[in-house]
Amino acid sequence: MRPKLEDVAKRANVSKTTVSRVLNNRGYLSQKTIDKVNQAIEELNYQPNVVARQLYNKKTNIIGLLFPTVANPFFGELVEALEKKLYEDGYKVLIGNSMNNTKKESDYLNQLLSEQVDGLIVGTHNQGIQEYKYQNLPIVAIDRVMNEDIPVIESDNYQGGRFATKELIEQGAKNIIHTNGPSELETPAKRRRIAYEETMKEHDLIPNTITLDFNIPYQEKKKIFYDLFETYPDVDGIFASNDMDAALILQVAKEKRIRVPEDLLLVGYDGTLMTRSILPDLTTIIQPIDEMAEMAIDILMKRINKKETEKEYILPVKIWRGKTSKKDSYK
Amino acid sequence: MRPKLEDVAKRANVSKTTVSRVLNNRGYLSQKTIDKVNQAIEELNYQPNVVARQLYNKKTNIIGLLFPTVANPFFGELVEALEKKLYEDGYKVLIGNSMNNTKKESDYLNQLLSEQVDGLIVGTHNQGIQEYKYQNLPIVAIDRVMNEDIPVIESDNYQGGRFATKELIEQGAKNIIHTNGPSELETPAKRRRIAYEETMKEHDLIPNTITLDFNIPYQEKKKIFYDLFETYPDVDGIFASNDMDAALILQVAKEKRIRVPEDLLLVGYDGTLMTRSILPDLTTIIQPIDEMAEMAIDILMKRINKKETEKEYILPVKIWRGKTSKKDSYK
DNA sequence: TTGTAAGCGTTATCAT
DNA sequence: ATGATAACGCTTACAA
Repeated sequence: MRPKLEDVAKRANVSKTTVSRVLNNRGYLSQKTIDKVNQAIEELNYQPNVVARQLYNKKTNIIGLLFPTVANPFFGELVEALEKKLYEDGYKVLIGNSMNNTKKESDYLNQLLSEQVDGLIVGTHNQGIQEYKYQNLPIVAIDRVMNEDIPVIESDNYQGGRFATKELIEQGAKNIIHTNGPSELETPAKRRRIAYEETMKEHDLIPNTITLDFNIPYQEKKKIFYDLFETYPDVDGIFASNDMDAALILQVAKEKRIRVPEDLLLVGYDGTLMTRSILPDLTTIIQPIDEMAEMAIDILMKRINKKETEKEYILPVKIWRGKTSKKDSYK
Repeated sequence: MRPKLEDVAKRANVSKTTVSRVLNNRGYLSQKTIDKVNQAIEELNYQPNVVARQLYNKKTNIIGLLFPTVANPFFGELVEALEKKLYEDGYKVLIGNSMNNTKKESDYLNQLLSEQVDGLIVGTHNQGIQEYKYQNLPIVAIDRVMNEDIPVIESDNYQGGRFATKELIEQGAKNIIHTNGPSELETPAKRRRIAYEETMKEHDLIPNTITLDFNIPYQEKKKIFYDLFETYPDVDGIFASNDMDAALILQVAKEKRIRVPEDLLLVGYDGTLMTRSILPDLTTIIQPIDEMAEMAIDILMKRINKKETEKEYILPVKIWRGKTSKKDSYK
């Protein structure tokens, strides 16, 4: 049996109150008592029961993170950054991955996470759960519009879309295709599409956005890109919605003997450390993951402390110029 | 204020006990009471307080996961798999990333995770924490020898090392270098090195293992690989300790105009879905991430239920043959 | 400076 | 079939 406060108290010949005081450095205590108690704690190898404290304090010091999957490097790096900063603030992290699974998402939101965490950071994609019964739980969203009351942290998707499209146009592409997520979804990432389409029109080019569902299996997606080159043989530029897709396109192009960047210019999106180090040649838009994490926590803390917050926080993106967007890179 | 059991009881004109019974489907209840209580629950939008339950039951239904970083795809995919299966078993997941930070690791182990979780799955690399005060907490380790009492789940590192080395030798490499982690560390991954060295000797080749610390920053590591090619200009094969390193070597080779696979054969390690889809040409050893996750949870549950377990569970690996190990792939 | 007792929100035992 | 009460392990008013 694990020792409890009472065991320590008995051993040190004091009351539970006194032990609690020593533990929490509260009130007046004689040095003698402090030593006595500490010794008993030592001897019994006592550790306070966190759950009992949580119950009394009505605070768990846990933040819930709800994201599609940490297996994707963007979310992996984001979660990593969030966990790191939260740890520094004295919080632990309870994590749920809800990819492919609407039931799981609502499960986490409504049942599991609520009332077990002091706050929630959400970045899931699924539809159909607009009306969370989130009660009084402080929530912030990352790159996801959930609700009027929930602040959104996002990178500048519009700017990112412009950067990407302009890069392709400036390097000489004309028949540029853009892949994007399902258009019904209420997500800031849709602004990339708007930026793309506006930029195309400004240059008298015809936008062509292709909608791809998340969660399409690898092989199926590969087939889609194969077909894409059949359907649009003239395509000479692609602005992919993320780096994984871009990598796949790169692969398909290779297999089809389409040369990049000579015949096809390519720009990805996300720019994680991971893809930048594995695929440094891929031009991509870098989302400021660390800053987004920091901001999300900042705003969440404000919410927890009942302070005022804005509805939306937009952080600047950067472009990473690799070789997939430079026609003259091998000249 | 959030409603509690008592509020529901009052509203339904019953006792707390009865409400609790309805909630947990226990004992005899008249349908009338059940309906009455459920209605009150509905009306108040009541949700049980998880922490109070945890205190009473002495069970949190949370499993702690302690890994270096989910930003690395291997751990990202592993954590993803663990979370998925644990969720199916009714557990949530508390996660700690301890990369670069021994203090954080021991913090998580000793303070945060103990008594707040029902069990722990550990896969951290740091040294110096052999003597965890893990009390009675059920623990299993993944790819890490922690202690006599703690079962280890691992993939067949020896076999993996043999696969990789043999592949390089069979394809004609003679001066093969192997990179590995710090040799002081007590980790099953060291068996890759042993397998490599034994296999080399069996073929009358001279093994050359280069030790690399984890946590070396990207640029520095790149420099190390640059220097490696200067120091060993004759190298014609590399067995890298992981795919990230392999990708970096690929990059350095490209910059130095060393052709892969013509001048240099390369085999990585880990074979995550991520790297296999981004870099399908890289030959690598696939660790069975899903099976490892499943086994780890299996064994952990046995520990939680005080059942007997073995000390070590070794799962088979596979080789993924890309183009970086095939001299004739472009013939 | 230290101790007593009530309370955090549940569940289970033992009555009735 | 339902209810009163103690218990889970801790913290803090309030008392001494």
